[in-house]
Parts: sequence; C-alpha cells; structure tokens
Amino acid sequence: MNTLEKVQNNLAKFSKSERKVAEVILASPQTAIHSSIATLAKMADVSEPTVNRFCRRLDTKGFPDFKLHLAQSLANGTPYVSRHVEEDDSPESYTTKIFESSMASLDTARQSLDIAAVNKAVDILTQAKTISFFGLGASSSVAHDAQNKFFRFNVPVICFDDVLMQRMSCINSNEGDVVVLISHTGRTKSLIEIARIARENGAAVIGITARNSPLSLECTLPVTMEVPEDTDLYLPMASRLAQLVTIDVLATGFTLRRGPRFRDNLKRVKEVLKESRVNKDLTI
Amino acid sequence: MNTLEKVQNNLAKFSKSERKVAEVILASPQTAIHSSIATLAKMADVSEPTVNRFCRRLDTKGFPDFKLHLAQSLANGTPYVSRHVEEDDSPESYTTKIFESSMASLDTARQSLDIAAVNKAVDILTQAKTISFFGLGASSSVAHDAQNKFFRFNVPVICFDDVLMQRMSCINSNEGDVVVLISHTGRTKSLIEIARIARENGAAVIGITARNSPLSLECTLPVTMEVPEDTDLYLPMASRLAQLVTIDVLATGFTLRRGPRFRDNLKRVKEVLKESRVNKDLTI
DNA sequence: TTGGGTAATGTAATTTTATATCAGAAGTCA
DNA sequence: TGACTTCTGATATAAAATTACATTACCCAA
Repeated sequence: MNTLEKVQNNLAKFSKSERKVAEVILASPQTAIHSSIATLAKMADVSEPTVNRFCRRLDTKGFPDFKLHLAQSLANGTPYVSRHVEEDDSPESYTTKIFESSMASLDTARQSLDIAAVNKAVDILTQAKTISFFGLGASSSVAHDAQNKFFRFNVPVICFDDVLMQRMSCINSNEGDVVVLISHTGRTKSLIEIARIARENGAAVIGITARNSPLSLECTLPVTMEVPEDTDLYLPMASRLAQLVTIDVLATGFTLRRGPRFRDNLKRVKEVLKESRVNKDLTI
Repeated sequence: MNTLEKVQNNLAKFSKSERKVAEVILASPQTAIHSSIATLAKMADVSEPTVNRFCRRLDTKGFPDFKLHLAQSLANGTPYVSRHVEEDDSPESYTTKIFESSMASLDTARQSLDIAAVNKAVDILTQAKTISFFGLGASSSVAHDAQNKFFRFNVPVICFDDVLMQRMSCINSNEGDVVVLISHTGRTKSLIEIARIARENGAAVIGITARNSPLSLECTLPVTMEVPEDTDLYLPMASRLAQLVTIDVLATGFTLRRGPRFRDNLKRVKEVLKESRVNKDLTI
C-alpha cells in the first residue's frame, strides 16, 4: 500500500507524539522527504527518537528508509498494471491501458521465465542441424518471426502454419533436429501430438508455453513462462508479445554463443542486404 | 526526466570511475537505493567521494537526495531503460535487458503515439467497406496479426505479403475502402507507391509509421509514433511490438465504437469457436 | 488520593553516514 | 618532457540517525 495512505489510515493507532509527526508529514509530504530527522522532529515538536519510532511503526527500517518509501508514494504515476478497458473509455484512456497492460504482461513474463531453460535452449539451438518453428493461430505469426530471425543466421529453418505439414515435417525429423513449438496455453491437441512425434524421432523439442501444461510435459525442454491473459472479450495479445520477446532472447543468446566472428559476419550480411535495396533500408 | 534514464543517457559524459557507479546503479537500482554511500562505493569499487560527485553531476544535492530522486523514478512505473546487450552478458542479464528494452520502447511509443490520429483511424475503420493490411518483411507479420483480429469482427479483410498482390489490390480499391500500411521507417519504396495508388483511387490510407516519413506524407491519415530501434546488429524488434500493440489499440477502439451489442455478438462468436474445438481452447 | 506498574517520550551517547579538504595520480597538450 | 588540468582517493570533519537509558505521564487498583 502507498505509504502516504498508510500514514493517513493508521492515524488512530499512533500515540499522541507520533500523531504529531504524522500530521506534519501529511501537511507537507514534500517538505518531509527533504528534511532531516532533526528538522522534522522540531517541526512536529517532538524528539528525534519519536520520529524514528514513528517510522518503525510503519514497517520501515528507520527514518531514511521511511523517506524512501514516502518518496516513492509521492512520485506521480503508478507502476504499470493491467487494467481492463471500460465501456466508456476515451481513446487516450484505452490506448494507455492497452500499452501499460502490455508492459505489465512483459514484466510478468520476464519474472516467470525460466532462465536456466533459456540457456539450455540456446545450447541446443546452436548445435541444431535444422530448426523448425511451429505455432497455430495467433502463435503462427510468432513462428514466422522466429523463422525470419534464425534464417538470417544461416541455419536451415523450417516453418509451417499447416497442421499436416507440421506433422509430416516432424515424422521425418531425426536426432540433431530441433523443433520449437509455440503455444500460450500448451493445450492445443495437434501441437502436443507433434511434440510426441518429434521426440520419438529423437529430435530435441523446445516448447515455448505455460508451465506444467500438457505441451510442456511432452517437450524435451520446456521454456515456460506465465502470462496473464484477458481473453474473455479481447483477443490474446500479451502472450504473443511475450513469445516474440522470448524468441528475441533466444536469437540473441544464439548470436552471443556463436562468438564475435559470427556476429561480424551477420553484420556484413546485413550491410549487403541494405545495399541491394533501392531505399537502402531493410528495417521496414 | 526520469533519474534512472538520466543515469543511462549521461553514461558517456561520466568519468571512468563515475561510470562504474552508474553501471552498478543500473544493474540493480533497487539495491542502490537501499545502500549507504559506503556500500555503493565498495560495490562500484570506487571511493565514497566519487559516488558523491556522481550524485552532484546529476543535479542532486548529494547522495541521500540522489537516492530520493532515484526512488521516485523507480516508483514512476518505468524502471525500464533500453540497454544494449554486451558481449559477455549472462543469460539472465541479456534476458532482462531485452525484456526491459522492449518495455521501455513500448513506453516511448505510447508517449509519442498521436491519440487524435488513433481516434480518427478508428472512425474510418468502423465505416470501412473493406480493410486491407499491408506490410513487408518483419511488418508483414503485424499485418497478419491485424487481419486475424479484424477478421473476427466480421469485416471483409484483405492481407497480402506480396508486393504485386498489394499493388493490384490497391489499383482496384475504391472510396469506402481502407488501406492500412505498416512500416517502421516509412521509407519502403513500394509501400509508398501503394499508398499513392490507393489514395488516388479514393481509398482512405492509414499509415502506421514514423512521423514525417515519406510514407506518412502519402497517407490520408498517418498514425505516427517514435520507436527507438537498435538495428545496428540485432534485429528490429521494438518497432514490431509497438505496431502490434497499436493494432490492438485500433481493434479495441473498433469494438468500443461498435457498441455493446456488437461486443456481445463477438463474445458469442468466440464461444461457438471454443465449442467446436476438441481442446475447448482458442487462445492457443 | 496514591503508589506500583506500564507505556510514552526525551536526553545524551554512540554509531553510522555523508561531505569537505587536500594531496597525489593520471591524463593532456604544447 | 614539463606545465597544466582533471580525476580520484585518503583522511578529517560534520551531519544524521540510532541506541541505551532515564524520565515523565498515564492508568488502575488499593
């Protein structure tokens, strides 16, 4: 809870002197955070230890720590939080909400992402003979994105939208092949089957999906994360963003693992592509 | 300006030792605000006065004052700053950097997004006879995403990756048609031509692109934003995320504008889709 | 009331933390 | 190289916060 509110709400629980301190702070919080304990004590007409005790009562470590908390609560604006779009939101309002919710989701995704798994995935990818990216529905665009990225690394990349093609591709997979399956819920039946098929053929199966989902259990290496998704009315968005960024992380890990010479090469390839374009611009 | 960003942006202006301090703070701002000057100095492997000088260089009165400012900037919701991935980053480190940079970019995009244009775009989209989404390269996946979204609204949606198909489609466009062009730089020649063609045929041309770019000038309604993109070595990512979220904003505006009955309908359609699936899950 | 006990508050000492001063080191340019 | 500037850290000093302990105020039973 906001520290300033806490001061306000606990007003009744303070002792007489502590309340004096609280009142001085509430009267002018900006002054409070820029004062020393001595100054504040004088303003409240109490002793310095009283101010200190007041701070501790609010579960802070002491006066400086209290000031820090207070400063944070005074800082305008709230941290990014998922907020639902309401019926009568203005354009400004729903735009802000959607952007901030997206950011909040990415933050959640990052915190829940299994870094060790990311590292292993990079390991596996760098050693792959071929890499396949499969997703369905909304996740298929993520697979395409992945193809786009890894293709530039000069690695054989496969990417299909079609369930049958995905299946056939996996039936023909071998040891050394890597199959990356992308699914937010990890409950898409056909992808789960594909995971099993690829695994039985000896391919490494990386799943970018939810922890403990059916798909994650079929993968040789689940790269899991949790993304809160409000799919009730609006369309899944947060999970897609998180998947895209995760792919970016894997691609980055890939280039880092390959070492500087590889990256120089990548840069050169990019330069060449630029030159071949009329508008000298590849970033589109 | 946000103090943490200030630290990041002035990195070049600091002296060698001051930069060490900056890096320690950027690595873990939360730790920094809870440390004493001595602890921080030790972490950065510099002397205490150096830390103090560092604080003053950032226009604060001293170390405690700096901590206060930093605390506020952390509370502000964006502890996220774009940071480049370094050669020897650990998986944890580059993962965090990429996620946070993505979030920072989204924030920048939001702030620079022209809300009035968004509102007009929603206006135009709700009245469209058909909507076409065109992008090239990386932006084509954004176009696909848009198609996916608007398709569910029961609006005729067109989407092509191919330049010639895009062109042909635009040649046949009429008044009442809406063409949405997606390009980060707004300097892709073929898209600019397509914009002109569509416009000459009386179609409304919405451009999701950079402000004052050649493409934006050819559009009847540019929806512009600024996204910092480090395309030097790594691949364009931030712009794509921003575009995706922007499409989501437009789609949301669209459903809001269409009113509650439309949304109920949308929900029903979704339910029906769910039922028709074995795994009862559409979110993939 | 009044005296014992408890909680609240303040004084003074101590510890911690931050800043100022200055000297030496490192870098820069003629 | 040498004069100059800039940067950095050791030490000293000042400021601030915290602790320990003493005092006061308050409450309640006798």
